[in-house]
Amino acid sequence: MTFEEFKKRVMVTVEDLSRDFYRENRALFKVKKEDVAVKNLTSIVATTLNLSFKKGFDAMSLRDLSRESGLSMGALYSYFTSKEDLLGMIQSQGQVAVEKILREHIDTRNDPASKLRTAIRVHLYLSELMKSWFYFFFMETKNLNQKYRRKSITSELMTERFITDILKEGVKLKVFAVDNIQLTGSVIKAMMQDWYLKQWKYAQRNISVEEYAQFVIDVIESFVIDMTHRKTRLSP
Amino acid sequence: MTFEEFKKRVMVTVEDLSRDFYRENRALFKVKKEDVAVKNLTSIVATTLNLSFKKGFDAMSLRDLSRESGLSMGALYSYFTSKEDLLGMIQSQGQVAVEKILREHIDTRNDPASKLRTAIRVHLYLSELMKSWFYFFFMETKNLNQKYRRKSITSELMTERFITDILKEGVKLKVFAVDNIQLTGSVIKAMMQDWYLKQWKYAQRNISVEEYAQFVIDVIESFVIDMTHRKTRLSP
DNA sequence: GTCTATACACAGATAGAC
DNA sequence: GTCTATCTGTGTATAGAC
Repeated sequence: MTFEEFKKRVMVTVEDLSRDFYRENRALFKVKKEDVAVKNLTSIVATTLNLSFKKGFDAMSLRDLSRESGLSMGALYSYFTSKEDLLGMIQSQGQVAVEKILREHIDTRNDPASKLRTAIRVHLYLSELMKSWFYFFFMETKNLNQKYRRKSITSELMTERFITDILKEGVKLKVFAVDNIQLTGSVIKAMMQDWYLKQWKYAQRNISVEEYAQFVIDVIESFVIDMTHRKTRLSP
Repeated sequence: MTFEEFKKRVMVTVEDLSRDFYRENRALFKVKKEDVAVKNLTSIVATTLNLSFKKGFDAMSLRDLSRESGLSMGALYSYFTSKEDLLGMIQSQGQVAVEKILREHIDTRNDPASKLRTAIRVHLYLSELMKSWFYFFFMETKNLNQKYRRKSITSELMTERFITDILKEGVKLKVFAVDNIQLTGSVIKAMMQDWYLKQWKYAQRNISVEEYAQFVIDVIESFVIDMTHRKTRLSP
């Protein structure tokens, strides 16, 4: 699957996510007209992601947000109850979407090697589509209150789990030879994360997400594919 | 080389670095008595690294810093001229030290494969010794003024360079088979970075830095070692 | 060299008119 | 639902006594 195909299939603009979030949390919002609420919420979230990327969430004042989102200070507070609440909302909104999309794209039909390739590819494609969200999750949700920090850690481990489950299956079927599944999962995660943490580097070098995905897959396959077994199966 | 050996050899406490920095930048400081200055500077830097790790540099107020470092607000300003200046000083102080130590540990005598192993190991050991500094560089120097941001990017690329130079040599000598040296360098960097960005994870899982280093080396060697060539050399 | 006290700006948050 | 005006706390930074 190419990135363009993936992009057409999933469609995750900030507006899409905001609409979903609004519908599932109507009770939380003072503003009751859906079209108004979604429009403003979209602007708030998009602007926050944007400013947080440029200077960090802490350094973004609500006056900055007011100016750039086009809403007054007073109006902002119709959509959240505190600045920290805004952060929590974005993290929640984003991670729900990410988890949903990842689950939808789990490869269930194929062999472990294909599954692993798909998993790496989908994770990377999604992180490309939702760059600003992923960056936000990583940079801003560390220093939060316990509840939100938990969520963030859970999410990190869940992603790792997607990968290690495939590795386990592959080892069982003897197509992978991996001693330390957990560490293997960790470094795969690390490589995938680099894609959005070092956006500037890859952009500057004109490396596409497809190219990067293929490269990560090559590195990992050279490490996990059970060559011994291959030879064994081919020789007799 | 084990981590313990490395640790004994390099000795980089905050005090060591602060003393070096003070001696090389005497002119910048109002406080002229070395022992007083170094003592206080050490406390300021250590506390800043500490609080930045816990809640972020932005979220750390100078009142926090004053309380925890044991110096009054007024006294703090004998050691820097603004909060941003403090950040810049720590970044500068740290990166000078890192670069110096890395250069001292470049392996010049051996073959590329050994050099690569040494490079990975030394980088990881150093990042373990200077965890809070490395974390600080990554998290806090993104949103700075151009001058400091430049420095930070230069440093990232320099580290990558250490690695890719070795890879290049290995390819030339036909001990490595690597198509894309730059990307290989990137993912090695990514794996090394994960060690200090996800400290909580590795600590929780009781993984030592030696174990982690060996693992990264294994992953990379399985990818870069030229098996074809090995066979060719062994067969005739 | 270090302290306490204070200046001043700006942050987050809210009240109340429209 | 949204705006402007305003409250109150806290932030960085400095002045001046010791």
